[in-house]
Amino acid sequence: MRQQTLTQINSCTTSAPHGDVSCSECPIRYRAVCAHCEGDELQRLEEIKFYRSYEAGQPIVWEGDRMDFVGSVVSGVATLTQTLEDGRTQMVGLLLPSDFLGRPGRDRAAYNATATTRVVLCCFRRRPFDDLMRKTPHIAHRLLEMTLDELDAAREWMLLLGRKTAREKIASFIAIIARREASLHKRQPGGRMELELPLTREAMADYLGLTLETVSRQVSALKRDGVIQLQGKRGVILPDFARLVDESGDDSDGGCLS
Amino acid sequence: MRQQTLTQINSCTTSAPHGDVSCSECPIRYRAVCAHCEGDELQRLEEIKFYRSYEAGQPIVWEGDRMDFVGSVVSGVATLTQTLEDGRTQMVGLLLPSDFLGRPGRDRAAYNATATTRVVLCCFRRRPFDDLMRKTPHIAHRLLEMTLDELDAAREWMLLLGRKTAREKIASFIAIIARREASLHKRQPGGRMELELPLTREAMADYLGLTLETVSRQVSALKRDGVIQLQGKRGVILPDFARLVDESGDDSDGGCLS
DNA sequence: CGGGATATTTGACCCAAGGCAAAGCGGCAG
DNA sequence: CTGCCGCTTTGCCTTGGGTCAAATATCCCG
Repeated sequence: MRQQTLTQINSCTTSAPHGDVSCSECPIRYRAVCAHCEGDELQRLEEIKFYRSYEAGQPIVWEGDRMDFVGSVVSGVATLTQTLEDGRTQMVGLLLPSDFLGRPGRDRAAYNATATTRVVLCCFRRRPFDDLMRKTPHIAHRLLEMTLDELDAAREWMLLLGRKTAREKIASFIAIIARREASLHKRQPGGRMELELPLTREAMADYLGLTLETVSRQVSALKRDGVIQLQGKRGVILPDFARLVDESGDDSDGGCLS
Repeated sequence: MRQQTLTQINSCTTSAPHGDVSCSECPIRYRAVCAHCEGDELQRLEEIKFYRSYEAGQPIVWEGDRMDFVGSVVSGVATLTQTLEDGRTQMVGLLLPSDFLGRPGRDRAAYNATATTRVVLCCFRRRPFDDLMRKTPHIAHRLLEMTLDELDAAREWMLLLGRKTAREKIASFIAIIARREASLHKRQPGGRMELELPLTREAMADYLGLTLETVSRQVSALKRDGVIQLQGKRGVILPDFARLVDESGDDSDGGCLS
């Protein structure tokens, strides 16, 4: 590897332009912000892209930090959190592969972003990306779609935070993860399923507006009642997905990811 | 008024194209989805716009209804709410003048929208608007900006719902209303202020994820402690805005509206 | 395989917010 | 002026979830 292709910055690994993976091979090619781009447009993006990776548990940016790039999660899971000055923490975003990090036109991070598993980001320097976006309606259009979807998800999340019981919150969270698992394998959720929780109990608590003790108690309660089975700390088996959805408080299916 | 210029539909009043107000006179001209449009673009929007108005308390659309238009709030206040099938209700959007209602490309309402005061909407039929948006980057761009702002607001709201105490929620809500009042008059919030709450206690409860009794109790507590004074049911006097912000749990200023 | 750090579970107790019920308080129609 | 209706306040009691503390699991690494 040449001298400049790899640099340690802020305990993350950065690869140079034209590094690693061609866009045409990219696992998030048709779901990320680049989804609608073809030919020339894609070429332009490819020219300015670079990869960064972060180890599990590492911060990506802190609220208020200057942020000179935006990017897409290629693999892994990252979280966005906000805190009150006395330390109370609320997760406000869960970034999965293809999700977008950073806001075009804003040069400071509004939230803490943390890698909860090993994360690979496909990054673009902010200025070139902003310019490109202004000239490329396909990018702006895809970003609008994605932002509207995120807003819908945020509103579903607000209903959970404001009105669901602890048990319903846990059931809803597991159902969300199960739906994603299914959509990743291009299947409908249902029947028996197995999955891995991508978050610690504490992170789940921050997601759900609970304490980690309450999360643990309600997970145990769902296990005791036969709604879920556990395999180690993170593994969950659902004997019957529909049973879990019944516990989530949502009507029918709780809004599919379309 | 000619025969077709006024129709009663679903207990709302609809005016024909070219009705009422010219865009150049419009109070939300530079804040709404049309903000970046000039000349030709504005002309196109003007050609397809029409106004609808709703009385206080009236529904605008119900979740799941077909929605053949999108539009901007010209005056008044509307809310978006979601409900669990047992009736628990959470507000997920508070639409103020210049805010946008409806999602381009989606023909069914995802939420209940209700007018909480008399509301005037500047509407566009969905299809022509979608077409126009595809051809007019200025509209798509403005809508992206607005959606990103809404997402930020939703995330602030999630922090409130998940982690703030009832007292902090009430203080935060009043602070939000106070900041808006100030920004409407192009002033900085601070010192002594007077304002009107645009919501009933029940709607405040739905906004904050509380019961109406708890809202009432905490409003009374803030009054007892001298943080606020009341004038009738809706009127509030803040002897010192900073004192209210102290009670809201936010650090410094809780994110200004930029 | 053993040791130690970290994550998780569980128990005992408490309190903030919810539920229920009964008064107040306006505002408006007659 | 009066009576009614809808909104709001307040009291009393209950309870879901938080807090504090201790006991397990689990995992990683040598």
